[in-house]
Amino acid sequence: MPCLLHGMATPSNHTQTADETIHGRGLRMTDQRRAVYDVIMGERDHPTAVEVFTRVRGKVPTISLATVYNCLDTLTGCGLVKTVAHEREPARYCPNLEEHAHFFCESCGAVTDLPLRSRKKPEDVWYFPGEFSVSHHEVSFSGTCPKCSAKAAKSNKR
Amino acid sequence: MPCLLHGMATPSNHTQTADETIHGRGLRMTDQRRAVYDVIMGERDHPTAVEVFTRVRGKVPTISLATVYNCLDTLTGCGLVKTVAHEREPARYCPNLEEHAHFFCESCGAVTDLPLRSRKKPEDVWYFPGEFSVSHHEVSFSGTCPKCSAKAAKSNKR
DNA sequence: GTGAATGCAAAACCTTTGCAACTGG
DNA sequence: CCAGTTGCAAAGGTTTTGCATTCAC
Repeated sequence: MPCLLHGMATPSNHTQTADETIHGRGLRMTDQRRAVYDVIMGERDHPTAVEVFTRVRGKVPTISLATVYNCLDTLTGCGLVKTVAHEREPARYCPNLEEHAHFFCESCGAVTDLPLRSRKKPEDVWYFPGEFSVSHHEVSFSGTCPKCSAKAAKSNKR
Repeated sequence: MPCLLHGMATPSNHTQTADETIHGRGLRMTDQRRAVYDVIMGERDHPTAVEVFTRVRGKVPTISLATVYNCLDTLTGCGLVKTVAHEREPARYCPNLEEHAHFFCESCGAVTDLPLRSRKKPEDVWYFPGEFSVSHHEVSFSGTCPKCSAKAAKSNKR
């Protein structure tokens, strides 16, 4: 079964399979690449390379960590997956190709996607002193997620 | 000459010297800490730890890289300096304590501070699905800076 | 068949740590 | 004086690289 793309890298490929995207770049679809892609599309919890490695080993026990890094590079290069950097932590990988920010819970470590509110643009919030041409932006928040906030409120009551 | 604080960590300390801030935490002001702080306050070009190390060696030739990391930790812990993380690059250090975002030029590597426009809030741009309590946020843009845009425009004309 | 991709090991890189020697208040 | 800080060297964790082998097309 081919892997369908969720989200959109570009308007034209929203029904393209990952196989087609890879082939479109003159690259090959290997078991390892498919397995890495499936893991990231599966839990969608922003795993690190090592976490992807651990999960992928279930399906492809011979895969090496170097190959996982290779596959992640290829998939991000093709626009199938996005890299998420936060502080000095290891890189995480995200299958959500829509415009979004990330929330990092300082208590449980969970990473949550925050979609863009309609008609809002990050560029409007900041003052650009000159002719900057913006190609990317990355926005991250940290604090306490709803689950951990609720937990804290409960234990404070007692 | 004591180092005056620029920007504000908290409203109350805007005329406090770095010495006073350090002493206020029960810590000592050493030659190394002062030199590291002066380097960061000097060029304000968001140097990495290794760049700070190289510059500081001019004043304190015996300083070690581990001590530079130590000093940077202490200074950020005291709120005198902020850490700037971008992708998988080494951490950079910033003496601007005002609320701001960063622009990373993909052509020349320069890092520019982008101040907040008045009456705008980053939290308004994103949709938070639940009761998130935000303690920090970090916003970074990348693309081409004015200097490099101008250079590119000039060479395109010919 | 052939160039691309894998797997392994080793290296590179940034950062932290352990500990004896030193020093600021 | 003496806890806090330094300097050195060694280790830690993440990511990359080189190269022989394997595999997708």
